[in-house]
Amino acid sequence: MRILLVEDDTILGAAVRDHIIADNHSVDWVTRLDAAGDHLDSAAYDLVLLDLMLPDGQGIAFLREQRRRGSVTPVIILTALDQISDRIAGLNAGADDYMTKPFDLSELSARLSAVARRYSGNPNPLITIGDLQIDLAARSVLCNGRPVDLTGREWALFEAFVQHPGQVLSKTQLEERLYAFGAEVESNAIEVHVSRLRKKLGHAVVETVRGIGYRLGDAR
Amino acid sequence: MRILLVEDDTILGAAVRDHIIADNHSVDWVTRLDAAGDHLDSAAYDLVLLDLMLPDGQGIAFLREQRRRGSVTPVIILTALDQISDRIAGLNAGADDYMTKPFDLSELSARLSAVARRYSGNPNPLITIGDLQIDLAARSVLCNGRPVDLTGREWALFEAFVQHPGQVLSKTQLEERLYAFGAEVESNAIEVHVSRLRKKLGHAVVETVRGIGYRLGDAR
DNA sequence: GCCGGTCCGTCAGCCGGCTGACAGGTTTTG
DNA sequence: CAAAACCTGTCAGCCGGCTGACGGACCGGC
Repeated sequence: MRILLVEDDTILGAAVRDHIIADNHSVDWVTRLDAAGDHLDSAAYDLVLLDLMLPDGQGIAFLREQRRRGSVTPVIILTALDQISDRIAGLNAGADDYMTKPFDLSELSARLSAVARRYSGNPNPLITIGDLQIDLAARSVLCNGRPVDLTGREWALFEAFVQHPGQVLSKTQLEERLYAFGAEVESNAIEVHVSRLRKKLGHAVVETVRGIGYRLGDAR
Repeated sequence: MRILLVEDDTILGAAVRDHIIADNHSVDWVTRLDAAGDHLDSAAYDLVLLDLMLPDGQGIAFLREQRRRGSVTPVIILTALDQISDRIAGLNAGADDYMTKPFDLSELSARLSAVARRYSGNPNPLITIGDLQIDLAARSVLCNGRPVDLTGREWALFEAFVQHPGQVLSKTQLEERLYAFGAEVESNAIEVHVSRLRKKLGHAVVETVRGIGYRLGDAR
């Protein structure tokens, strides 16, 4: 199992890292949230061990943002003994489990195994947005329970929005996503594809931000 | 003090209502969230006592929605003894305090007094949205800490958005808000006023929903 | 009473967005 | 292999939105 450890305390971090390796998992250890974000963007992890107090921000806010962006990687948060409200807040933000420092490393092993068992069968659950149920792995989408076929370009455009919920994506960014590097369309092809997505999935699937770009519609 | 009691248990509800009256407060008692919403829309309460399990929904979701809409009325949530996570969730959703059932009615009196004292000096605190700090009572707004003067019409338009955060308001709704009953402007006056608001408060203060209307910009 | 300033409704030109239709290329089917 | 179907880029007409400018009404100061 590939684990990302986000912990700024060097003594605890080294001990956890060594234990995880001794348990025959692979582990990357970072001490800041920005590095954690980079790692999660560029590699697939099976689990994240996430401290809550990091030098460059709050673990809970980071976790919430990851969940908001659609990440379903299991997360165990590491809390201090008396941070009960942090613990609840962490679970509410999308953590799958928590461990209270200081903890026995054998308990860590047990927890890692438990999370691996729980999630091994379902790494990419459905994403639900309004009337849409989206399966990014199967590249399928249901609208009000009915499957809707999207063409290759339509799917690529839709996937760009679903993977960046809340973000406004400019036409240029979308062009870079849909076309090969350097290819330049010289028309309003993006607008036309947005129109086609709307026709298939409902008008609210994509919101226009005039003069800036588009973003995924939300359920409000 | 005017109190809205939202409690579906008739025995507890009657006891609390009677006690509040004996304490020389006025109280309205409802048993469902939809009635609570109606009451909060049409009358000004100093406090809400809110149960969490109601027949037509979750008190916490209701509270969150009230806070999202800008309501700052103090709320005490009523939780069952073992619902610790509900308690934390309720506080996170914007509750000011909580009481655990069963509770002594004299403790209720003490809590009501405490909340009244805490809020009596500041019934309408600043609302912060992005770079804006808004005081609806003083009819003033700061943009990045600097006061911005709005004319009467501009303020009325802005207030409409601030009091309906998240909602799309159509031009017709905004016209009804700004002009006397039956008065009909025959131009794009609303658009022009939106443009003027943007000029004073920043372009993101109002989002356009093409063909439908406008809504308050949020900080994203 | 007059003048200057402010507010606000109106207008019009410009702009960005939307989408139907078309055509060329590709893929699928018979 | 040919025809049909599909995909996708392009185009253009239409539409809604934006905003600068203007002028009338109102208000405050002199």
